[in-house]
Amino acid sequence: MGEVRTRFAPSPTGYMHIGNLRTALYAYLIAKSKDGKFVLRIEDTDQDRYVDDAIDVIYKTLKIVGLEHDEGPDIGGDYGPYIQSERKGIYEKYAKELIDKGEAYYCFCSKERLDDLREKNQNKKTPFKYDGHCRSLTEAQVKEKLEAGESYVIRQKMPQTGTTTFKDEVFGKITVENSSLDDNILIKSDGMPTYNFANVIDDHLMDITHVVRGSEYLSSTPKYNLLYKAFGWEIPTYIHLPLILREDGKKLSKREGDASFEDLYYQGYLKEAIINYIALLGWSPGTEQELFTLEELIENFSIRGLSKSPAIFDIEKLKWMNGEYIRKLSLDEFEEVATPYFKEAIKKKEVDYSVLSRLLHTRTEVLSDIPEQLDFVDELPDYDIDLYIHKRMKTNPENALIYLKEVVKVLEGLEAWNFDTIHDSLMELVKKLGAKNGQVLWPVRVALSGKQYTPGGGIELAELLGKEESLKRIKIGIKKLSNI
RNA sequence: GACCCCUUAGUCAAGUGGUUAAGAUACCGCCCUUUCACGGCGGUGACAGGGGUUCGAAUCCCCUAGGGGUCACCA
Repeated sequence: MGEVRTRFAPSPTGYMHIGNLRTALYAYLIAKSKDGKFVLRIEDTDQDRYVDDAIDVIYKTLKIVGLEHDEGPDIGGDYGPYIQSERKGIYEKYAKELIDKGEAYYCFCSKERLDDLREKNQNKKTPFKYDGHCRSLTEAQVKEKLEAGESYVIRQKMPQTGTTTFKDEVFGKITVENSSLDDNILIKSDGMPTYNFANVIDDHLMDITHVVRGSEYLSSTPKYNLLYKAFGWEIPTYIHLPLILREDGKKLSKREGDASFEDLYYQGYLKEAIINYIALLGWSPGTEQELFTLEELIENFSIRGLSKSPAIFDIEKLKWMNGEYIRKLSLDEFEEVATPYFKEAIKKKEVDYSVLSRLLHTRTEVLSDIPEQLDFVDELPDYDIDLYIHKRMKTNPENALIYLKEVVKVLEGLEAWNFDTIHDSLMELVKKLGAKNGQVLWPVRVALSGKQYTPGGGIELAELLGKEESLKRIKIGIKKLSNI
């Protein structure tokens, strides 16, 4: 067998949902795992749905995640053009060839007649199927209508008996009755091909060896197979992917507000985590490894690991995986990706971002939950003194008051203000008072943050807030506790 | 509705006739510990149901149920 060639063929709708991205990923992996080529083709034959900039979204997304194509509209290649609207003439030629072979025919039925037909079918509760009205037009009749300038489409002529069988690498052999197949439109009245036609022509012309797409195309694949056969072309290897469903078991959709790659990315999910997670939705390496770089995915990918049943997109697991990727970052790398969120969270105060990074590194699953964790920094929130009660720490408002007063004395005397000096002085105090660590440090933490949970404890927060602010907050705590 | 496909814990999943039915996540507990998180250890939890075939079935066959996909001059 020659070189493996796969393609990702999105239609430019301005939105790359997770299912699309995963299809691109698998197509890429299948090609790359066999040293093949990955082609990008834009399927823009629906002029009504054309969206400006949509193609850029596709380029951008593929670039961000590192699925670089070997051929495509932006970089060219030997099989161009790679935009279907620029290939219009090609489809026409092949459609005519099919007509000559008796595998397709002109249809002059008006939209009105078709709508009428559809309505009748609906009343009878039978599925719509073209009635073959124009199938038996004689050559002379066709010629006459053509010359009269009547608008037409070209339809595929389906066999009316027998069955069609095709083999899919994931789903196995699938057989359908030919009589259930509709005479699909190949060329629309505006001269553009439908997807049904264009994908077959282009996949063949571009030497695509493995057709990778979502399983929603499984039921129309017999028609494509018939097309290949009509042309006498070699049938590609079909690889239909199980769908990705959302939590309620429905298909992911933009209209329902389901997350796209972009949404996730801008919410603070790392691209590596997104790719890694979706790679595992519908595919298993067969080992216990779960964390994969793109390189490792290429090395480990095999069609055999693809599953047939749809997978539900579980944001919780993505979160966990994102946390794993964040923890794998160095402190510097973490600071770099987290800085925009630090800026968002802290406006008034000057704080050391490297200290923030140290505190938040293991406490961040998704970057966007950073601000909430830091909401006490700019301003001490108002809090209830019940926060000073902690059973396990053996603290209560009474002893907290005593300890905080001691803490103030110690901290006021500190010259250098850093983690070590604060730590050592407070620990010394703990020892002197004969208290437990928590008895002193819990009240400090509460006084500094006014919160039940914080990234880091009393010492870390004191370091973060600085001497002046820390003492100010502890004194506020003392005041609160004195008022009871 | 018709046709096609799918069905192992809440979720992702391993499993290809003989396993105590992996692992991950989520959840719960314990340890570590100045809260939380991280880390470590442990636990609850699954072969949709019913018939076959077989010495033996999560694995093969049939039926039922549930879910999904498709039925456009959209892709």
